[in-house]
Amino acid sequence: MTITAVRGFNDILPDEAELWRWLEGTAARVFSSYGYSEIRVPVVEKTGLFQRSIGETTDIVEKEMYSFPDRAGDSLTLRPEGTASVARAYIEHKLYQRPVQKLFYMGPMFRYERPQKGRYRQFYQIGAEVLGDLSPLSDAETIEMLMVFFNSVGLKDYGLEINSLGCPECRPGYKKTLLDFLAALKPSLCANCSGRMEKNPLRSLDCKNPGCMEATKDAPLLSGFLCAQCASHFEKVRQRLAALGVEATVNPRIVRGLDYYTKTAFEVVARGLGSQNAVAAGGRYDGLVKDLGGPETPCFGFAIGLERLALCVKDAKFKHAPVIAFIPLGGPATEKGAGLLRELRQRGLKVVEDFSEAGLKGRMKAAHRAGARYALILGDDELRDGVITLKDMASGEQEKTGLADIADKLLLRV
RNA sequence: GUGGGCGUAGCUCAACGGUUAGAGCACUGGACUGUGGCUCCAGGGGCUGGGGGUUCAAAUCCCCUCGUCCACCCCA
Repeated sequence: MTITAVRGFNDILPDEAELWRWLEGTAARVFSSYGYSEIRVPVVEKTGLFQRSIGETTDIVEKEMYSFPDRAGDSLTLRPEGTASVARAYIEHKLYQRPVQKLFYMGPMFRYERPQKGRYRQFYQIGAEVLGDLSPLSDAETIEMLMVFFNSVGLKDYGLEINSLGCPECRPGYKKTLLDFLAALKPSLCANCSGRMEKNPLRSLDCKNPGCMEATKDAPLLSGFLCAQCASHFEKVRQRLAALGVEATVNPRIVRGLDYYTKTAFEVVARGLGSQNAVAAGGRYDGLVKDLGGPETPCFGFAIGLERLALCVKDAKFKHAPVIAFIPLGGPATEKGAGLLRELRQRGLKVVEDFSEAGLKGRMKAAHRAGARYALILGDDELRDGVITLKDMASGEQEKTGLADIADKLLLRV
């Protein structure tokens, strides 16, 4: 039996990898324009980091982490998300002594879940975090940046939903009220919800079990319990988003699966993804850095699911770089053409030469099969006249150009 | 982790339990040695995901397993 890849771990083949690279490059460019810098953090962390940040009783920590003892006996974990590592690095390198940090990262994350379309055990995220800014304008700007990114990669058919999860001031009171409300209905809740009622009653609000949906229809919502500060923060985020032209729907039932979120929480849901339809999500996490041993630091961030985004934007705005087939005929042309070939490549053009001894017909055929958009023919006639023939493979039109001008000419076209 | 659908050539799919498992596309070569695509001809490719069972006979029926997809769950 031949060896295959591990379940839930996929190869990204060249065609798709090129799209991914473009998505990542576009994200880096857009985020940079908002003042973000890249941070690269390790793929493995001490298990305790995730237990403390994501929350001991979350599904991720309870049953989805790839944890293992290393040779010294320490428990390590393949990161299931990026925020914890960024926060850890922020504290470890005392980045809080610098001005507000706006950081982005991209890379693989690992969760032991049942694979499904848009959900894999190794999956890729592009994330951004603002550390040290408490302003609601920061929330709005970060969300707007995400929308700008989505627009620039041509994402269509998606919706932005936001909510406020409150803070340690107001959430406990709400939690108690909700708990009392749910306790009376416990028999009609699904096993899952009644089981985690004590630990995390909020989760019942976005349970899709029909019984739970019916039971929680008239449940009290957090929005009515927000403290003055949270309410005003949420209001300002919404106003700013509106001013920035970002359409957001308030969904009072959004609940995040990670414990560290406070105040603003949001999700971007795309159509055409089936049930794994969140293409990005994030929110504010004002308590995390302190919980991890750093100074009190208000933060906001989000993560984008790269495979899901790639599924949605397939063939949207991305164009493969055109391939130019360089076809020198005969020894002298091959030798004389080498310098030109290098120059074209140095100027960023994607140029290939096949090294067969075939005649022009065969070489043209090879160029076509290689998907070339242009063919550059350098034969005896061209050599004699000091020109080169440029052929557009799609239209069939061709022209002769001086050797010195060909690079500029091609660059204008691609 | 639970329930269900589907696994046949590189891809998309055919084949009533019954000859040697086929087609289109793709690939390789030729018709065609200064011009590719179209057309025509030829060719390579398959332990029918893997293992076991039922049967005179299994791609087809049954069981197990692996993979994938859908829903639950979870989430990016």
